[in-house]
Amino acid sequence: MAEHRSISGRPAPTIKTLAAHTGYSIATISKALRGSPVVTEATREAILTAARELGYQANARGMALRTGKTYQAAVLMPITSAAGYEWDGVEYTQILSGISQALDGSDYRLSVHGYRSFDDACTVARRIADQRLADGLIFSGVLAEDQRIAMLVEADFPFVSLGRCRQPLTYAHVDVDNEWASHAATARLIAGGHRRIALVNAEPRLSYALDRIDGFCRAFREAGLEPSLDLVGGGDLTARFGRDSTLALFKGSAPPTALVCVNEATTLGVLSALEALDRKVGEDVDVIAYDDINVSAYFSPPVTTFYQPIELLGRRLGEFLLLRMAGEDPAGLREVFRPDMIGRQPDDLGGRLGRRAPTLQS
Amino acid sequence: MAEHRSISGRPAPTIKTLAAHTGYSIATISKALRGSPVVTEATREAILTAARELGYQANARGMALRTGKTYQAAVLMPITSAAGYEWDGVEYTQILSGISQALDGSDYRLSVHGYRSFDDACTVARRIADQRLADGLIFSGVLAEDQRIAMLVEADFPFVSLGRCRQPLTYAHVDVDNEWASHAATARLIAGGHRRIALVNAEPRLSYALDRIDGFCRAFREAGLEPSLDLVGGGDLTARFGRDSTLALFKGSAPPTALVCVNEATTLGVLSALEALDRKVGEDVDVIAYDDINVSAYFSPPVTTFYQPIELLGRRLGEFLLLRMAGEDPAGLREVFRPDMIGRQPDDLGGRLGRRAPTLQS
DNA sequence: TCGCACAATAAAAACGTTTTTATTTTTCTT
DNA sequence: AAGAAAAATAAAAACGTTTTTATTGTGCGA
Repeated sequence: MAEHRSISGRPAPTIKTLAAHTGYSIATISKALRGSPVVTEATREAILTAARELGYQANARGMALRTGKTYQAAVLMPITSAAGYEWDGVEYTQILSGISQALDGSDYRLSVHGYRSFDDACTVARRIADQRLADGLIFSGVLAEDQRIAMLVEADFPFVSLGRCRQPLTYAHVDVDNEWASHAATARLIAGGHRRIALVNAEPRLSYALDRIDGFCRAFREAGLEPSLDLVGGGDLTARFGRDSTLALFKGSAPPTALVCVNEATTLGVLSALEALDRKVGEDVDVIAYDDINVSAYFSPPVTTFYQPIELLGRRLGEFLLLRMAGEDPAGLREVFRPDMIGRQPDDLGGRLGRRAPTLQS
Repeated sequence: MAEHRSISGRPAPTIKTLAAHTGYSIATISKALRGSPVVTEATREAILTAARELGYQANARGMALRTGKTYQAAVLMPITSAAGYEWDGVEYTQILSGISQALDGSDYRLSVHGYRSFDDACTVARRIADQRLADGLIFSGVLAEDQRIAMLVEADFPFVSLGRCRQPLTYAHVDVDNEWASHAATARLIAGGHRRIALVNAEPRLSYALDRIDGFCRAFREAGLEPSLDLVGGGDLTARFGRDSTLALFKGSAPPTALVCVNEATTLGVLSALEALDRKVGEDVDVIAYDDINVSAYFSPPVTTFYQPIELLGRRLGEFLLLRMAGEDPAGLREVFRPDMIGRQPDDLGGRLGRRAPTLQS
C-alpha cells in the first residue's frame, strides 16, 4: 500500500484531494502548482490557498516516476580501509557541508555513495548515470586519465568534479591551483637556501599529485637547479604516512632540509617524526604544508600553510552542479582557486631564511 | 518524458520489455523477479535469464511509487557555521563510512541531510518522516530531552540514534558509555593525586555531556571529595574552544592540575594552549582525552585517550537501521560501547602518577 | 465424460504525478 | 446575434511498478 498517512494520522493529501476540494481537475491543479501560464491567476490563487490549507506536499515518488527526475544530487565518497584507524578523508565533512549549503534553497537532496577503490567509484558512477539514481554527480580524487569523466561526458550526464584530469575534455569542475601553490612553496624554500627539499605527496596517479610534482620541478628549473626528485614520495593522506615517510627520508644518505606536505593529517605525522628525530622545525628543517581543515595553527610548532578553502570549494561544486542540472553549458562552469599562504613561523618561514618572505597573493 | 535511455543509447528495458521478450505477462514477470512462490521454477528461470540478457534493472521510481518505499536511509548531518574555519564535525566522515559499509549489501542507499541548528534538525527529521523522504533515519547530537526521538517514536518511524536521551522511551540506539569513561578518567587522575581537575566538555544540553559530568562527579564523590565543578565548561568541539577555555582556566585563581578533554580537536587546542602557557604535559599537568579520530598518537606529547571506535559505531547504526526498517523491535537494538583506554604517556598517565595504572578493560 | 478443484498465468487497477489531447466557456468580429 | 477564434479547463494517457482479481489450463474423482 503506497498511500502514506502523515504524522498527523490522516492520509497525506494528493492532487486528487485538492481536486475534490477545489472542484478543479487534477490537470489544472498540477499546472497551477507548477506555475504554468495557461491557468488564470484567480484559479491559481484558489488552488494555492487550498494547497496551503490542506498542507499539500507534492509526492516526490509520483513526480519522479512521471518526469524521470530524482531531485537527488549524488556525491561519491571514498570509504578507505584505513578510515577506521587513520585520520583519512576528514575533509569530506567540509565538502559535504559546502555542497549541502549550495543545495539548500533548491529542490535537490544530497545522496552519498561510498566507494572503496577507484574501480568501485567508476562502477558506482556508471550505475548512477545508467539507472538515473540521481540527476547529477559530484566526485573528487580525479586521476590523470579519469574514466569517470570520459564516461559521463560521453553520456552527457551532469556532473562536477573536484579536480581536473589531463584529458582534453570540456566538463564542469572546481580545483585548487596545485601547480602554482607547489611552485610557490618550493620556490620560497629554494630562495631560502634549501636544495634538498622533500615533497610528501599523494599517490602519483592522482591528477593533483602530478600537478604538485610539476610545480615542484618548475621551481627548481627556474632557479637553474636539478629538482630533488629522490625526495618525492606519494601515499595515503594519513598521519601514519607522513610519519613513516619522514622517518624514511631522514634515514637516507642525503636527507632533506625542508619538506612540503600534501595536507594536514600528513603534516601532523611529519611533525611527530621530526620531533622523534629531534629536528627542530624552523631551525634544523623548514616545513610548508597544504591546509585543508585549518588546524595547522594549533600544531606545535605552528606550520606555514597554503590555505585551501575546502568548504567554499564544496559550495561551488554544489552551485555548479545545480547549473549543470539546469542545462547550463559546462564550458562556463570551471573555477580554479589559488590558495592563500598563511605564514605561521616567526619570520613567516623558518630559521634558515634570513629575510622576510614576500606575501603571496592569489 | 520519463523513459530514460541507458548509457548505451537504447532505452532501458522495463518489465514490459521483458514481457514482450519472454511472452509472459508483466504480472508474472514482477512476481518472478520478486521471488513470489506462485510462479513455476521453470518460468522464473526463463524470466531471470531474459532479465540478465537484457540487462534489466528494476526502475527505482516505479517501485517507489507503487510501494511507498524509497529505499533510502537518511542521515542528519550537522552543518556548523564554524565548519569553514574550524575543525568541527570531522568524525562525521567516519560515521558515514561506517553506515555506508553496513548498507552496502542491502538495497538501501544513503542520503545526507544537513542541518544548522537543533530546531532545524527537528524540522528536517519531521519532514523526512512526514513525507517519507526516506525509509529510516539516523542522527546524533542527542539532547537530554530530544524532541526528535519523542516524535519519531510516536510516529513509529524507523530510526537509530547515536546517543541516548533521558526520556523513558524505547528506541534503537548506539552509544558510548560516557558516564563510565568519564568516571574512569577522573578516578584515575584523582588516584594520581589530582584534586583540581578540569572537564573540557561539550555543550551541557547534549545528553552525553551530562553523562560525562555525572561520571566526573561520581569519581570525586567515591573518593570522598567535592567535584571541582568550577573547572567544568562546555562548548563547540573545536580546537579554538579547547585553546580558549584552557587559557581561561589557567587565568583563574586556582587553575587545574589535570584536564579531561571531550575530543581530539579540542585536545589539540588544549595542548596548544598549554604549550603557550609553558606547562609541560606529563609534568606540570596531566591530560586525558576522548579519542574520536585516532590521531592523538601523533600529538606532541602523545595523549592518553579513551578510544571510541567511531566507524564501528557507524556500522552498528547502519545495521540497526536495516533491522528496524525490516520491522524488528527496537527494544533489542541497543548497544553501548565502553571505550578502551590507550595509554600513551611513558608511565601510562604522566609525571605526577608514581605508579603504573591498571589497564582498563571494557 | 463431466464437472471441479487447483495451479499457473493474464488482465486490470492502482500508486501520484505531468503532459497531451479534447472539450467547454468566453471573447471578439461582423 | 451568430459564428469563429481564443482562452480556460477537463479528460485521458502515460511513466514502471506491485497487487488484487480474473481467466485459462490441468489433473482428478465420480
